[in-house]
Amino acid sequence: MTSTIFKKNLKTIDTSSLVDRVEKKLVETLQQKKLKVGDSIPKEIELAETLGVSRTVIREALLRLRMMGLIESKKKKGAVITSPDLFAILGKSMNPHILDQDTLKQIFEIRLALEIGMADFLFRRKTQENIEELKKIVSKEPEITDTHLFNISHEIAFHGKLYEITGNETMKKFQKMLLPVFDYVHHSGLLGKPIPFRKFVSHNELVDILDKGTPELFRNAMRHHLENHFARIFD
Amino acid sequence: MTSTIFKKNLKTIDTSSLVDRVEKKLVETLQQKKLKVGDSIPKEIELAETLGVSRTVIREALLRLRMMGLIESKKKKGAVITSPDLFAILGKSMNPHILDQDTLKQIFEIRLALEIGMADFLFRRKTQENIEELKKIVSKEPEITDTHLFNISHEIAFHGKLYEITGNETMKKFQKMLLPVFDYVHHSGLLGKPIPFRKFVSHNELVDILDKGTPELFRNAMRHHLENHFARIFD
DNA sequence: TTAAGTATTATGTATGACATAACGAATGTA
DNA sequence: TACATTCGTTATGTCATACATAATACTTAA
Repeated sequence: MTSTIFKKNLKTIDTSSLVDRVEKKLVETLQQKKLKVGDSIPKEIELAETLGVSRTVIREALLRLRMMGLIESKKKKGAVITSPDLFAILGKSMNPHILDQDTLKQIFEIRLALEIGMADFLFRRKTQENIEELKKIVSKEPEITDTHLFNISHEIAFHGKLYEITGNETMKKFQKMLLPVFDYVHHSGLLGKPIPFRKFVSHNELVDILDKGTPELFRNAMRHHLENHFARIFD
Repeated sequence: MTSTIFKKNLKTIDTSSLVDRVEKKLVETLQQKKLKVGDSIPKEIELAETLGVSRTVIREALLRLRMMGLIESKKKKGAVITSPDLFAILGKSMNPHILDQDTLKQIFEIRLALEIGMADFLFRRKTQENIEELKKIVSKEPEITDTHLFNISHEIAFHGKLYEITGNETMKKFQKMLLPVFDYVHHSGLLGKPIPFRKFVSHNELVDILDKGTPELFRNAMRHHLENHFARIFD
């Protein structure tokens, strides 16, 4: 009984490093002061003096904020607040070569889920202009005579445009970040089965449905359009 | 003409900092040597000597790797390779208070898209055991008499379980990370309209469909289940 | 008035020192 | 012998100081 309480007390000791604490303090302070983008923060030396730690520690903490996209440091000018670009940060770690295979596969799957699930946003935010652009992209679609190399850049153009139409910048950035991973997984031998080339729902049909159909129809159509990928995932 | 070439050449000058280069070098080396998780990397001083830079630079570079989740440093033991946890990094930046409103809304939307799009994975990987657990969660569902406080923890339990069933760890982590943002957006005045409380498709019905239905049916059901949220987004 | 050059300043890099925690070897005790 | 304690070694964590570099502000010369 006493032992349990004791252990609980032990757990409360601060095992975090100095840099950890400084980082936390800085973030808290920044959001407390409601600093706007572009505002500059004190110089490293001043921070060091204020917080009573060495410049080294301050620098490491600032480096973390910088990696989080919270600030940007310029020589002479000091550091300024920036709006954190979530996926720019994530992008740095999104290197296919340093991720393990499971994670890579799972990222592959996430993209599929997103493109099926985005239907409502597409329908809500589409414009006639968007539709026209999509049609233009489709019209440039290369022949699929060369079965062993389905045109990746065309795929990107089409699906990228869809993300754009959602009007969701974050989603668009997410897609941009997923691209290299997707490409890697698609072409590496990571997914056991070979790439099938049956044509299910075409880009053309997708645009038609987006133009005149409903979100329900579009989701199902997209699901079938992506059948090649699903088939590879589900052995 | 010459001017263009000149500019292009100018662009190629290496504006990256020393730390940038060291970081890149380290990552490349790590993936070249095909190091497994748990393998340890040379000591800071050795790295410094090998690369001909100061320990300061090495430390900053290592700090970045650590933030990417590529390595973990222990005193005495040195640094060891770890499998990068993508969303642990992102999680640190996923603080509702430091993200701008547009981004927050967009993250809210991404969650909706994901849950609708995940249907196929649910159906492919569900087990009878999963279904039972879902039913158990639903059975504990609180009454909705209190219209002004729909039970958030129950929501999390149910939807979290769904993510779990997808068998996609990355997606699950993603959800976990989105939770605070979702909660924040939901309760803050960020979305103009008030929270509606019409009951559309219930959790109970969702489980039923997952048990006996099809992915198509589930997607539509989920779409209706989330109608309250969609209604708030689409003014 | 404009352009070139100079001074200033805050971050970037280097170096050396000490603190601290983890591990293992050596020592002491039952 | 087996176990617990002590202590030294080692690699990261923190500190302090100095200098390099690049961007800005200021000054000077044409």
